[in-house]
Amino acid sequence: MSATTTRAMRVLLVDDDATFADILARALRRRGLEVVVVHTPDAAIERATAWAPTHALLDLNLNCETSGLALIAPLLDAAPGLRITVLTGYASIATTVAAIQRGAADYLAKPVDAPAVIAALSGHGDDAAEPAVEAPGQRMSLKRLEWEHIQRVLAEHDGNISEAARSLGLHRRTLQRKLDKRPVKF
Amino acid sequence: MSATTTRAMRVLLVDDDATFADILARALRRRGLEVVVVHTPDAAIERATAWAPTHALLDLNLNCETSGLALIAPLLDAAPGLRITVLTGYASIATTVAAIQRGAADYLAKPVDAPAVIAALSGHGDDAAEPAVEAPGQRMSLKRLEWEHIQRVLAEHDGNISEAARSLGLHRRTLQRKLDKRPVKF
DNA sequence: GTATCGCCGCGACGAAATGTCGCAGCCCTG
DNA sequence: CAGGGCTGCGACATTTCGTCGCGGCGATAC
Repeated sequence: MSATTTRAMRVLLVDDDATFADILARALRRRGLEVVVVHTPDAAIERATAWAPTHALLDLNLNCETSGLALIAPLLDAAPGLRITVLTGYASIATTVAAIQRGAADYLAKPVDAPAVIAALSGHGDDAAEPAVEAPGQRMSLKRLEWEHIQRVLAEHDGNISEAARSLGLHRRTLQRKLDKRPVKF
Repeated sequence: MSATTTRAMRVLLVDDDATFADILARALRRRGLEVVVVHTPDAAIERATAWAPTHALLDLNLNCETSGLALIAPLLDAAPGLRITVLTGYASIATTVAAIQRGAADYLAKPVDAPAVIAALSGHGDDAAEPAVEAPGQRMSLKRLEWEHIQRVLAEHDGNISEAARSLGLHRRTLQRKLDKRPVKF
C-alpha cells in the first residue's frame, strides 16, 4: 500500500479514451490514490484479478463491442467486493438503471472533476445525502426527453441501431445522426 | 403467489397526482392487473402492510415533505419482496442512482405508456429478454412522446403557451406550430 | 381615456434537422 | 463465395425550427 494516508484506495480505471484516463489518473494519484489504467475489457479483467483493486472507475461507452455494462459482472467476479463506479459521457436514465442493477455502486456523468469522482468512489453522498428532489424551474427539455427515450429503446434492442430506428419509426440515418450528435447537457 | 386469480400482479400505485394515477390505474386494470391507488406516504405504508402487494409504482415527487425516495425503505419493510418501480416526471441521474441503491427495482421517467410500465413492473430489465417488438407504429413515440410531454407542461402552466415554451426551452413560435399541427389521435 | 405590458396568431426567411438514396466495409451463415 | 443484415457516411431535396416582426386583445396602471 502507499505510504500516504490510511489505506489508499486501489483504483482500476477502465477507459478507452487515453487522454481522459490519463488526466483523471494523474488527478487521482495526486490525491493519494493508487491508480491503474487499462483501456480494454480484457485488460480490465486481467488487472482486476491480478491486482485486486478496491474500486473501479468504468467508462460505459468503450467503443468496442463489449459495452461497459457487460463488464460489470465479470469485474465483480474477478474481484469480489469491488466497488464499481460507472462513468459515462452519454448518461441516460436507462443505462443508469442497467448499471446499478448489474451491481455498479454509483454512476457519474462526464464531465466530472476529481473531487466528485473521489466522493463517488468512497461512497460519499451515496446513501448519505438525499439528492433532495430537484426542483428544476424547467422541465426536461424536449431534447433531453428524446435522448432518454432513444437510449431506452436502443437498450431494448441491444444497441442495434437499425432495429431501434425501425422501432422508433424514424430513418436509420436520422437515428445515427441523433446519436453521435449529443453531448446533451442537463 | 396468489393462486386465486391468474397470478395477477397486485400493484400499489403511489402518486399524489390523482388524475395521472387514475388514468394509469385504469390502463393497468384493463390489462388484468390488480391495482390499488393511494395518494399519501402514510396510506402507502398502510396498504403495503395490509394488502401485501407484489409490486409498487412510486411517484418520486409526492409534493409532501417525504420524498418518494424516503418511502422506498419503509415500503420494503412493510412488504418484503415488494418490487418497487419508481416513476417520476423529474428524472435525473442522481435520483435514479439513489432510488435503485435504496432498493427500487426500476426507474421510469414520465411520460410513459402502460406497456412500458408493465414491462418495468414485470422486470424486463432483470433477466427477461424482450425480442417481441411491438406492433408497427407502436414506437412512433418520438413524436407521440413529445406531444405528451408538451401537453403535460402546457397544462402545468394553465395553458399559457408563452410560459410553457419558456419552460420547455423552445421558441414560442415553435410551440405554436407543434400545437396546431397535431390532429392528436390518442 | 390611453399608455403599457404580456399573451396570442401568423407571415416570412435563413438555418438546421430529417427523409431518402446510394456506396462500401464487416461479419455471419449457408 | 454469395447473400443478407448492420454500420458509417456523403449528397441532396424537404421539412421543421429559430427569429424577427406585425397587428390584435385583454388587463392594469396612469
